[in-house]
Amino acid sequence: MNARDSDLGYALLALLQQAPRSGYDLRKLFETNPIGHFSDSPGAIYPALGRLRRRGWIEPLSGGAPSGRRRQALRPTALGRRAFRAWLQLPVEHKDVAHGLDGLVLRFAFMSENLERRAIVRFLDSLREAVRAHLGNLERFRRVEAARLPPSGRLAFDSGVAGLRGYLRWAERALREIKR
Amino acid sequence: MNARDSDLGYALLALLQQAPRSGYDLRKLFETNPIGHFSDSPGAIYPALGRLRRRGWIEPLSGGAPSGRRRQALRPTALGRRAFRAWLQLPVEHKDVAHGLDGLVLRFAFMSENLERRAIVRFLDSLREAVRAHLGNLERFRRVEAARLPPSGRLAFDSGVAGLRGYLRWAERALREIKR
DNA sequence: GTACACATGTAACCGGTTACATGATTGC
DNA sequence: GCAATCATGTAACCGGTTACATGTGTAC
Repeated sequence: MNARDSDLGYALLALLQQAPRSGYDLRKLFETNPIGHFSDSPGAIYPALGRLRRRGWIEPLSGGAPSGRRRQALRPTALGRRAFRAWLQLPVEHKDVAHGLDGLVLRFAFMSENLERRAIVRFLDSLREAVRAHLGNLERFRRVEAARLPPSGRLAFDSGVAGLRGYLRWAERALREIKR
Repeated sequence: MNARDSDLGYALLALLQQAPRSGYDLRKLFETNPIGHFSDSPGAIYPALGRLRRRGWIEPLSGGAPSGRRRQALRPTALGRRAFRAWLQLPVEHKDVAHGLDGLVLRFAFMSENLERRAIVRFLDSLREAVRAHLGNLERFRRVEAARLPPSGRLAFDSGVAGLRGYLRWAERALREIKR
């Protein structure tokens, strides 16, 4: 078994850490909230919960095999809480930035409940540096290649650059807000 | 077989439409360019090219089965060019916006070479409307739920909102530039 | 003649999507 | 008793990831 679970797995783990919930509760959360990053389909959520259980990261709130299909609230185990904190503290890597910052923002979303301020500041600092470095790459590339791109290709490229600049501003704002 | 291929498939098709290239050429393109949206691994590219060939969307430039593993340049067929244009002209749907605009931006990137100006303007208009609608959802949600979110959760949510606002500004800029 | 870059592929695995199945509870 | 909804799951499929396999051309 892989040491690391999917983003969906960690998102579920995080939500179970906020309060015990059933698989159905989790589905409804994804269904009603407009962020839409994760699917609310049972075919995604129940297999993910199965993985977490097999890893020993979550357990049913009240033990004993349930008969039939009754609702069963789940909560993280001590092992699960450790695994979750370890995930939050993973270093920021270049590929996390290159393929879209969604995974990093997801991790950040749960930090204030689970990490001390210093660790969050460290995270945002290294995120900022990684974004700056990638922006440098993109701008170098643009100087060399922009002339070769068709108009809409260039505009599409610029939307990526603008998005990254937006994340930079956001990280700075988040830093100010966290430090308060 | 599905009527629609993956984003990777259409990206390859688009690049072959610009000029005949081999699978290796395509890999190198993905390897050197910093956008990093697609993998340069042979395990992604060659199966995707196989799909395109089985669909009859691409063909080897010079017919005749190649002996061994010699380089083989590919080009789109008439059917492939039609499929590509159809993909470019797919309507903008809400889910394309909710799950991240990457797919839409990819389509836009190839429009100026393949669509007339009116169609591009129509695309950007409907993209703008879809983003506005989704922003409305997010802002409604935020008014109701923001108080319940932990500080970093609220900040993460705001990064999504800021990103969408950025896309709105970008679409407006792109419209001005396309109309010129 | 051998090392290395060129070039194309395949196999095992993994997780999400879609669609379907099925049992339990509630309201009437 | 019966419909609707609550609640949990499974099976087939699909495409990307990782790692490996293998043949070809060139430089030395």
